[in-house]
Amino acid sequence: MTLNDVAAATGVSRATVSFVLNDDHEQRISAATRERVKQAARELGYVPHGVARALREGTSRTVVLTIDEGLEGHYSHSYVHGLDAELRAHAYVLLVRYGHHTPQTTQQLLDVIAPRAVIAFGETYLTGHELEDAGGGWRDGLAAHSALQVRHLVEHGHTRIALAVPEGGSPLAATRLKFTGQAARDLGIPVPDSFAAPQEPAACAEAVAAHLDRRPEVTAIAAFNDDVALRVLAALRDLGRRVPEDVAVIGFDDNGYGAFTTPGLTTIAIDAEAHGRLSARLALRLDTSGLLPPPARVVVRASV
Amino acid sequence: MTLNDVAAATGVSRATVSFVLNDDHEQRISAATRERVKQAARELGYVPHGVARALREGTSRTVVLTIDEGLEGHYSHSYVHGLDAELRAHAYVLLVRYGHHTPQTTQQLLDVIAPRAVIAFGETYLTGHELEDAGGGWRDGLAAHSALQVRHLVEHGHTRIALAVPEGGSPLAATRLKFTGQAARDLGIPVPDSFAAPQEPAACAEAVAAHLDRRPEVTAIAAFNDDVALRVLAALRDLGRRVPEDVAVIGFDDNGYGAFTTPGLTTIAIDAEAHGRLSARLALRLDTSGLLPPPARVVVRASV
DNA sequence: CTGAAAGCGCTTACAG
DNA sequence: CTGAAAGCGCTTACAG
Repeated sequence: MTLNDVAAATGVSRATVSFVLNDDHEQRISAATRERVKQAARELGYVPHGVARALREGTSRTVVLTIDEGLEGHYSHSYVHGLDAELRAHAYVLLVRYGHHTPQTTQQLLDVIAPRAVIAFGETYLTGHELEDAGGGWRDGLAAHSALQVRHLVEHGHTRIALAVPEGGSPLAATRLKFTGQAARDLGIPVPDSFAAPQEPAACAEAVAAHLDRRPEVTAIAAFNDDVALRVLAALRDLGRRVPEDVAVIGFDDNGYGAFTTPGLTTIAIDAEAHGRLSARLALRLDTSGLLPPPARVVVRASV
Repeated sequence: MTLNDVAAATGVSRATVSFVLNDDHEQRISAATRERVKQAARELGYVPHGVARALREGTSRTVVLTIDEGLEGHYSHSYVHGLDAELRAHAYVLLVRYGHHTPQTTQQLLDVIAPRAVIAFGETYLTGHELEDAGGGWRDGLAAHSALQVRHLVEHGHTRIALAVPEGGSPLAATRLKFTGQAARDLGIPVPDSFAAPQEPAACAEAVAAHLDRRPEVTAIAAFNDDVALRVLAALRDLGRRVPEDVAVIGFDDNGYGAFTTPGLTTIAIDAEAHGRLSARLALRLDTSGLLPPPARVVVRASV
C-alpha cells in the first residue's frame, strides 16, 4: 500500500495525495478531492512508509532515549513513562537504547535510524543545565529533591549528616553531593561528608563503621538512593547500631523495597512523569509551559 | 559524506564503491581499486546512511524489543544485556519499546523504522514455543527454573506447597502455574494451589491468612517472583507466623532485595544473558548452537 | 486548482 | 573488471 496505490485509486497524482494527507493548506485542493483521497486512503489502509519519509525529510518520527548503565531506577521508569506518553501523543515513537554511550554510539544511532532527537538520560543533571532551564531544579528538580531529603532530617533534629554514595561512583554522585551541600548551607547546618557504600555486605559494614568512627558526631545518613540506603540499613543492623535511635537513615527515590525491612526505610518519592513529558516537549521544540512537575514527597516509614 | 563523495574521491563509480564496501565477491574488482576505495572511505569518515539503506533493502539494521508493562525485573535486565551484546556483535542496534503492545503498535513500529525483527519479551513463554524450540524450557528455560524452585522446597521436606501470584495477574502467571504443577507431579507431591497476593500490605496479609485457613496443610509458599515473595514475607510477619518454622517462603528471579529482610529471602537466581543471545541469533536467523544457558541456582538465605 | 519531475542515499540487476 | 540506470516511497519546489 503506497502513495501510488492511493493516487491510482483516486485518479489524482501522487503529489496531490501527499498534499491532502499532510493537510498542506498552501495548496488549494477542492473539498471534493480531499474527501475522495482521504476516503481511499482509509479504505486501502494506507500508512505512510516511515523509512521513505525519513530519507526524504532527513529525520524519522522517532526519539531515542539512551540510558547508561547504573542510572536505572524508580525515577527512570517513571520518566520513561511520561516521555513515552507525551511523544505518543505527538505521533512519535520512543525507543530506548541501553548500554554505555559515547559520542560514537550516538552518532551511529543517528546514522542508522535518523531519530528526531536523542535524549541522554540524566544529561540535564550531569551538565547542570537543569538549573537554568525551565524554572530549574531548585523548584521541582533534583536540587529540590535533594534539599527535601536534608530538610526532613533537620526537621527531626539532625544537624550532623553523612551522605552515602554507591561505590564505584554514579555519574550523578557529584551532582547530588553538590546539591546536598547547598541545601545544608541553606538550612544552616554543616556541609555533609560523603562515603562510598560497597555492594558486598561485609565491606559495606566496614565502610559504615569507618565513617562513623571518623565522624562520631554524625546522627543521620542520607543515601544517594534506596539501594544504597538498604545496604546501609543492613550494615547498621550487623554493626548492632539501632535505627533510628543511634543513627537515622533516609533513602532517595522510593523503590518500594524499603517497606519490607525492619525498620521500614523512610525515603523520598519522586514522580518523574512530568519530567519525562518536559523532555519530550523540549526534544520536539514544543511549548513547555503548563507542565508542573509535582513536588517530591517524604514517604515516612520508621528509619528516621 | 555519501557514497558519491567516496566515488568522486576515488574516481570510480558509486556502484563500485558499494561493491567493495559491502565485500561483494561476485564482482571481480582489482585489489588495487579495492584498497583505494577503502582508504578513501576511511579517510573521509564515510558511514553508510542507514535510512537510505533501509529504504533500498526493505529493512533497517535494527531489532526492536517490546516489553509490556509488568514484565520487567531482574530477568529482563539480564536478558536485555545479552540481546544487546549479541546484536551489537553483528552490527545491529537494539532498541527497546515500552508500554502496552498490540498488533497495531507493532505494525506501527514496522512502518516507522522497518526493524529487521521485533521481539516481544516473554513471547516464547507465553506462546509455549519455548518448550519445543532449541532444546526447550525443561533443560534451561522457565520450566526448568520453576522445577528448581519446587525441588528446593521438596528437598527441605515440604510436600504441601502454595503458589503466590501477583494480584491482577501477570501474563506469565498461567504458564508458571502449569510448570509448577508439572514439576510437582514429577516430584510426586500434590499439585500446588495458587492464590493472589495484593500489593497493599493489609490486603496481602488477609489473602495469605485466608489461603492458609483454607489449606492448613500448606508448609511452604513458592512465589511467582521476588516482589511477591517479599510481600508474602511481610504478611507472614504481620500475621505472627514464623518463617521458615511455621511457613517457608521461596522467591523467584533474585532481585537482590531479599538480602535485606529478616529472615533473608531464599530464592532462585536466573542468568538470562544466554537467553538474550539466543533470541538475538534467532531474530537474525543465525546458528544458535553452542549457546548453553547456565542453569539457575538457588540463593540460600534464611526463609526456607 | 493539479501534475510532472527531481531528489533524499543507497543497492543491484544489466550491459558493456 | 567497471559503469549507467532503475528504483525503494516519499515530499516539495516548479510549471502549468
